[in-house]
Amino acid sequence: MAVRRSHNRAQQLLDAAARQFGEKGLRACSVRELAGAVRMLPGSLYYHFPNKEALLVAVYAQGVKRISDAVLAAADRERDPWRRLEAACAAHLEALLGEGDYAQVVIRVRPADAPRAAARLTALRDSYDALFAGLVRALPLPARTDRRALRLMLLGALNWAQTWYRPGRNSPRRIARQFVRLLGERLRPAPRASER
Amino acid sequence: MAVRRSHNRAQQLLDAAARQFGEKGLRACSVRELAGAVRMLPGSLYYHFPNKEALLVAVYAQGVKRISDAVLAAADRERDPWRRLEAACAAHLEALLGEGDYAQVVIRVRPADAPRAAARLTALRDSYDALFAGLVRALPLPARTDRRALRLMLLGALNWAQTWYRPGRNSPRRIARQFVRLLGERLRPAPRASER
DNA sequence: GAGAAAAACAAACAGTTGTTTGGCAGATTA
DNA sequence: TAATCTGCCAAACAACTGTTTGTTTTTCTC
Repeated sequence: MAVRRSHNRAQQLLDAAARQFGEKGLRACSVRELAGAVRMLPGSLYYHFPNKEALLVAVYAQGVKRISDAVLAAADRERDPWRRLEAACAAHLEALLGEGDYAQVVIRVRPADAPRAAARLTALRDSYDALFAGLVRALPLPARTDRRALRLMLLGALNWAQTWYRPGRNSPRRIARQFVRLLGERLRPAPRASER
Repeated sequence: MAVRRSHNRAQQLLDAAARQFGEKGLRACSVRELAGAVRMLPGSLYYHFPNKEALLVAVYAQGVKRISDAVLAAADRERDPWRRLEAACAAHLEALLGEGDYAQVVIRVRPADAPRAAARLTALRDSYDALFAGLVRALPLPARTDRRALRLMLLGALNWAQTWYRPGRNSPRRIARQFVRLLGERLRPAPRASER
């Protein structure tokens, strides 16, 4: 539908920006590097985006969308709440620890790094958090359990993996499994025979 | 003992750098801002440190020392392994979520942000990690438990708190307690009467 | 109080930063 | 084919970056 006139390199620019922002952070990426990665001159970037922060916001928004879609799709392949959560975590980690994924930017770049866009970035993050809050809400837990703490703990542990993870050893899938198990060992009710 | 010539502004410089690096990260702090915070001209900084990265390394090293000392001291006030871990986590969080603490820099600044000093920073981080590894090693756990995963999960969850924590609501102490409990619910053996 | 050493200033360096401007080739439309 | 619009180039902008230099001020030692 959309009028795809000639060749528009905005998408390539977004991809390159996602990769670089995700790897090095906002401030470590110069406009020259961002544009140069798609063989464009720095000034040309401003035809597609009004400024550097706007480019970040675009990447960020796509990042939230992509990881949300992946997580939702993964969760919806399961029925048991605990397995839904585990599947979601695995999808989260896979997006986070892969290469050149938009989702990395959402975790890596802090809203405060882009002052003029901070509010929008925070809103985007929150919308993603809400998704996990839903998954946690569905867990059958002892009444006293603080679900907010559980969510913050799990998500924090996952996000921090960006810091120490090196590909090869443990797969994102396995890490997600381990983490959820560590949390759910007691809290999780004994699995029913029908689900084994 | 040490020859305290005049008033030592190197220390003030370190303090200011710790605060700024911790709040904004390495790249967001210019040498002018760092020096200006102690009413010094940018060039004067180079009398005390050969370059910006060396200043970071100095802050980083002090950060690791301070948080290590705090964590060790806290842990040594307890005897039960689980309570030692919880106390350590509380101390870790208090250093991390306070204001103007050197420890924040250690968590906030990634070694890769300072390429020429990356190796030294990583080594410093690792030495701190080893401390927690020791605490986890002392836990009485089911044989199959992956202690490395447990450590990475707990430490990641704690470190990520820097992202979402806002003072006032929950105290660092309470957060640490919640997180350790979430982990230990099943794994922790029933507390003996003598420790109640 | 003289001499030496320590600490800071003042001014510049070359390079990089994000951004703006005017123009130009090629595709699209009439 | 003429007119228009899209996408990008080329070149510059002022502001800022980390760092170096020579000189001056402050402090300590004798």
